[in-house]
Amino acid sequence: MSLYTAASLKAELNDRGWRLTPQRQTILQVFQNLARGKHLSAEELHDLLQGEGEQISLSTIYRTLKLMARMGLLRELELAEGHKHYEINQPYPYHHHHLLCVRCNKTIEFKNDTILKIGSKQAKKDGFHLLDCQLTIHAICPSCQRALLPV
Amino acid sequence: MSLYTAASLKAELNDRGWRLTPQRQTILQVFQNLARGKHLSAEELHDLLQGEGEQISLSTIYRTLKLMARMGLLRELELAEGHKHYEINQPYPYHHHHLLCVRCNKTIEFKNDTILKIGSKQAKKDGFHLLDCQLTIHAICPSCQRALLPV
DNA sequence: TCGTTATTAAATATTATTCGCAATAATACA
DNA sequence: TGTATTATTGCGAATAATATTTAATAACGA
Repeated sequence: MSLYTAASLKAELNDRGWRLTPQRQTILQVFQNLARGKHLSAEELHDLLQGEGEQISLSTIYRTLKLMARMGLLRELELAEGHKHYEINQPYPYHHHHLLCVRCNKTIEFKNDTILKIGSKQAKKDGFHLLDCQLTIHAICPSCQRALLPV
Repeated sequence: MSLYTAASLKAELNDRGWRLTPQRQTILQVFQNLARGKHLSAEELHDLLQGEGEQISLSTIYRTLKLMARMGLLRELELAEGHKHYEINQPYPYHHHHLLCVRCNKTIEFKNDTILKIGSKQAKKDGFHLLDCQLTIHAICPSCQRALLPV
């Protein structure tokens, strides 16, 4: 279940001249232990860590999230107005996508193996190194449809 | 090519108790006349309009972009850090997706009819009313791969 | 073990986007 | 066709997410 051990994370960082810090290790661990379908914003991660007695500054959290997204360890999701959410980037059998209500932000996760295949093929065709591949469906959920257009 | 006339835009707005204003008409027209593969941020749209002698306030631009995205007329794209881009939301034969380099933001547009089918099916299954369906591939382009990891 | 330098915390800066408000102008309706 | 209603605009100010600067610290390579 846990894809990255401290050692393999360290290896991947050091390869690029970067360092393994306790902060980075802790943050990745939080995401690895997160229940399926859960994702966190920077602020939420910060609060969660504080609740566990871990004191990691918000700047470090922002830097780490960005770094890990660019390494392909985390996925950056756009599930709400105004801020990003992150989740662990799992490969094939766990890989999934999101159906999102643009009014109430209700989010439904779904799987479809074809999409990842299409994405990999397209990236390869253009010589890109794939990091993440996400289908986001913007839509209006049943209850917001009934709620007579308050936007 | 041009999906919405002034009349059909007015009808769609009035249906919901909203109004057709010159500003809204102008903004939709800009997007309808935009070359394929082009998309604009709020700021870019503002500049473009000023260049044409149109004076529409930035607040109105933000409000209009959001409104039209929620109506399904525009697509909200996340193609660069820090701000959103918008493009006209075209149906089937023009519908496309994006392959994005997370380092230099190079963007490649590609088509794949399967994706829209998958998205429509999933939305229908959950009773959602589909607005937009976009596959975004986050990756590293060939030249950034060669550029030895400056992030 | 030591020097180098990436990383951190904290405070501060930045900037995209939103909001409050008074003035204006689209619609609905008489 | 004129009038009342109220959605929309423009402006300026406010907000909030994220980035940056700096000095201190601590990983890493040798």
